Amino acid sequence: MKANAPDAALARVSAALDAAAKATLADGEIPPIALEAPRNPEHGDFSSNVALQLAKRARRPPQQLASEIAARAAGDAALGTIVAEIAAVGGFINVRMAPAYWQQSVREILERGDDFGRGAPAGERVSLEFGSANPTGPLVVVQGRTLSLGDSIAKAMRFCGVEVTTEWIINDAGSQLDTLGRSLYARYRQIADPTFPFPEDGYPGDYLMPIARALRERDGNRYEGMSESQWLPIFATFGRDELVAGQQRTAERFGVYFDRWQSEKQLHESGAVKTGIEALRARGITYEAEGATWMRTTQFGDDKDRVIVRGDGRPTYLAPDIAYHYDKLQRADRAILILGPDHHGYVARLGTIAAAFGKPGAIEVVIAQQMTTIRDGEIVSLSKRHGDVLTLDDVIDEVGVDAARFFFVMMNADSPMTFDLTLAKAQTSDNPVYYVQYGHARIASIVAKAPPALVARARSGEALERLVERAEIALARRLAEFPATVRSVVEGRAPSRLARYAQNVASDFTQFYMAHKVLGDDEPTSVARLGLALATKTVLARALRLLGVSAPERMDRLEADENA
RNA sequence: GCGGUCGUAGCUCAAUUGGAUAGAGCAACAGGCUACGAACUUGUAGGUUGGGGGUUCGAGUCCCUCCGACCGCACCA
Repeated sequence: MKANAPDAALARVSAALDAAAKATLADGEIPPIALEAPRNPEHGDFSSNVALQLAKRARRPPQQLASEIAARAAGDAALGTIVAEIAAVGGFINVRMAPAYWQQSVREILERGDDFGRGAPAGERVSLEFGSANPTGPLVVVQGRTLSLGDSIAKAMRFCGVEVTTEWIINDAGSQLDTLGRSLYARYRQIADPTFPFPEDGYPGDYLMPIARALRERDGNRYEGMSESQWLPIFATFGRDELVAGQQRTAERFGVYFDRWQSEKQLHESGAVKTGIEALRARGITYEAEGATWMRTTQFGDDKDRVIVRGDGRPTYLAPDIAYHYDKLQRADRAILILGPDHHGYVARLGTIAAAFGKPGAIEVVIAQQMTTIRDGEIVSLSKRHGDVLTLDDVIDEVGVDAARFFFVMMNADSPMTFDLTLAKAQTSDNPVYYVQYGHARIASIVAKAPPALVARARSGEALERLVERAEIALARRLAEFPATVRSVVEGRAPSRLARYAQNVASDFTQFYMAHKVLGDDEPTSVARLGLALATKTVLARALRLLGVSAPERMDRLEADENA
């Protein structure tokens, strides 16, 4: 990674602590000095726990070690301008940076602008599959969650220099497509004859009606006399195409674009499934028994071997998965999948596929926990069986893309969440996303009000040495956390950290805004504060964009407030 | 029965991957608009991190064990 000025300064601090620790301990074996920002700001800007780690081996109390190391490091002349204080508290060594350090950090943001926090290309390729739904109906609320999580992770990864391919798998190879075809056919017949029976296991709900009408409009009533074997493939394919197109429209309306829409059926037809199975066979992890072809998944920890080709020659669902991931692992170093909670049993099998192809651990599964939707205090049934679906489009209509995406991403995948529709609908102003957007709009408003010449000087980083107030330093410090925050989002596959971070930035800006007037009487101070405001705007906009949320220049007043 | 994920304030969720006094937002209570946007803000109250044991300088985080919720355990997908 390219070193920048603040990083270099921090490296000097680490080096000083390292030297001090070596001087303090006779045998000189020192673990690498990790400086981390403590939760509690009273503990300084950065903190090291070396003394705690070394205490046992040195057979000395940690506090005593910490004091000694701190005293030595404090004497290091190289730190004079960047460090304000080094203190030893409870075994920790706390470092407080000088204002110049934070001023420099603001300067860096102004210089790099939109690229602040961006990582250099890391040469790592990742396949990220998420959102995938059966092509038998519209997207429902739950997919809103995986779409939000997956898309934000993908964006954050790209921002960090990872090469990401986002993928959507269309499960169109199984018997569910036949069910879809029969359901659609019934709807098609019902247009002419409302008493035509609907299949018992068909997909209820009226979403197939417009598709049936479209087909009738195109081809008329010519299927009415045909036998099922004749019309079924036509209806199944037509239904799938229409529904997948609709799913794609919804995803894109939600701000999510996939690089790849992979059909399972196509994997069969292209011969990829055969190739995948052959690749397994070549590695000796398949065998024939009871007329079927088995995969030796127990070799990699599964509790039983799995059939991949049935006795009658038809491949099981596992076959296209093998093929797909064989392909993925050739294109990417790592394949990540975000799946629903009903796919636990799947994790081990995917793991064995990776191991079978010689890349153990290369397939990673993130399970998004169950989501309960509540309306008016009652659980909304989301069963397609009952045709009682709450679609993602409904949600977008009700609460908007920004609010929905921010809401979904506030919670980590592994936490089961409750989605309260009534709350989302009735109290959208309480959604934290508006607080963050409001902060951004407020800065835009200030910038618009300032004379252009002043803005230009602020943008060039002039007079930043005027930033010394507590609220100013606190805000600058927060902004400096951004690169590390994005990295932790990627490493932890946890966009919630970015959502929370954006809230904290907005909050710190508000504190600053309340305490100090940006455009005041003293010109240099105004320039400096305007610079800080511009840097904040840059970071807020970037954070929001990574979350798939817009960063508006202005926001319309809420009706509720006007009535108050 | 076996296996997986989860359990944190009244509610919805965090917690820098093992760090210091577990934090936000809603809801509750008490204040604040003649400053660049009050969708704001200041403060109060709210906790045995499901229970118990263990590992160590240090545990919400790791291990064991109970309790509870959800989900898997097919030649279905």
